[in-house]
Amino acid sequence: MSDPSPLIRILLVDNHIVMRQGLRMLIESQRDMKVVAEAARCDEALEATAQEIPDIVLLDLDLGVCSGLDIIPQLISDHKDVRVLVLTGVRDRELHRRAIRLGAAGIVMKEQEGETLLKAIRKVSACEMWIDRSTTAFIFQELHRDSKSRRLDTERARIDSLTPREREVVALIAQGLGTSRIAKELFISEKTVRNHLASIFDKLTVSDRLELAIYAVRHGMAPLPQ
Amino acid sequence: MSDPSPLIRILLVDNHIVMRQGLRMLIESQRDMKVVAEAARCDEALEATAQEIPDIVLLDLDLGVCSGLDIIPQLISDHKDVRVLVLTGVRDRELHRRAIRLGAAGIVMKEQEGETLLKAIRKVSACEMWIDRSTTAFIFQELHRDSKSRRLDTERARIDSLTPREREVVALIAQGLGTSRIAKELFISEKTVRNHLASIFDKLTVSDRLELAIYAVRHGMAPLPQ
DNA sequence: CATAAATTGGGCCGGTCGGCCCATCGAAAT
DNA sequence: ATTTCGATGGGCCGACCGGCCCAATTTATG
Repeated sequence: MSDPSPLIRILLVDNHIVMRQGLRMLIESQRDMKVVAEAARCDEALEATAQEIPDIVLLDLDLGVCSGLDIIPQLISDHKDVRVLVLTGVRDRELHRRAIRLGAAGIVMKEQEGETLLKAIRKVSACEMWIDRSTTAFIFQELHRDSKSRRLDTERARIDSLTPREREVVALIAQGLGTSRIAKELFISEKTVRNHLASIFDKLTVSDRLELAIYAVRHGMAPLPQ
Repeated sequence: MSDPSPLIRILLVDNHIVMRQGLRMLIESQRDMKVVAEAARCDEALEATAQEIPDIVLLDLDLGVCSGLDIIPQLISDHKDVRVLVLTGVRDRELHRRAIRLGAAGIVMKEQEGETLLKAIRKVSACEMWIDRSTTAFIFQELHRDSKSRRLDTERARIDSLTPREREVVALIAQGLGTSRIAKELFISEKTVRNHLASIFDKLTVSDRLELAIYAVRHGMAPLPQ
């Protein structure tokens, strides 16, 4: 009377009926999965998710009217245990990256064979990710680029104009330390710390230490807090 | 007279001499790589990087005194083309995740065989990432979880104790606004803003607005500055 | 209805901050 | 040898900040 492994409950979201039928055939041929609902549009998808609370939402990104991307945040924030597996025909890596950043648990290309999709579903339902190796690399590169290469020249010049000592002060400010703590940390007087700060404010055109801390994080001069 | 594929220039950073010797042997046995410098400590690493501008910094995280983590941001921000490959004996995934977020291009465990390290070096020098599959999944999960489930109960309770109005103030502080700006934004007097702040300081056990801003970012109460 | 909590604001005070001068010292560049 | 620049600090001042009182009003909440 007990289920050794309860069914993986799946919601299909795709605006092509034929596609949904094909997916349903494929999935229901497996003994550990079940399609609990189908949706063609975004609103239907949200409604069906709220009603059925599936384990996995198999989401097509191109739903004609709206993009599946748009509902990912709502899906995962409204239903903490629902995991979104993106199924798409579009090869656009930028799109994939955005899906992942929004909270998708995996990406499968439609051109891949059914067996791959089934594997992905099992992986994702086991709380793992399913992402193609090359896509993975791409996504990580993006994450870094944001904080590195692409930077406005004027800001770059400002940052470069800081002296080594000033950089140290910035780092400590970005950790939330006050003047006296910084003074002790650097073995100098509080006055000198504040002189350095004044110079930094001037060079970076910020008006106080709070703005400075934010500037520092924004420009990668300090590690992101946690 | 021309190099079809110029050597991959590598800086070794590890506080164990024996380890460095072993690595040097391994690397110099390859015809496409060269060790251009060695460093045992953080300052040496920064200095050597500035002098040699290697293609790859092979960085041990546990350098005894300081952590290799700390210099990753500086390495990659000071030298845009230098890529950091982390070599570590520590299996701590949280550590790996932080290394990646700080800008490392890959992670290799010391227990893995030399051949793996060589592969990783070539990958990374070709501007790709080298990250173990399971670590990849873990990192992505972390990126998502940050804004969702896991949070320390005590901190959670503190944050929950904030009133809606107080949250608004926190959000504006996290954007670097000063008292007067916030007052205008919320259509209240400066005094009231400071009263709210006093209450917030008390509830979150921070001592000033700078600490508050950092706390807010760290706990996902405000969008990361960017 | 009574009570509590949230929001708003005032006053006061000591401490800190930021802006603006200045001086000294050493190292590096010219 | 002189100059420049970084790092170190001092003094001064007005403004702002944070801690500590208090109170009026509105809004739940029981």
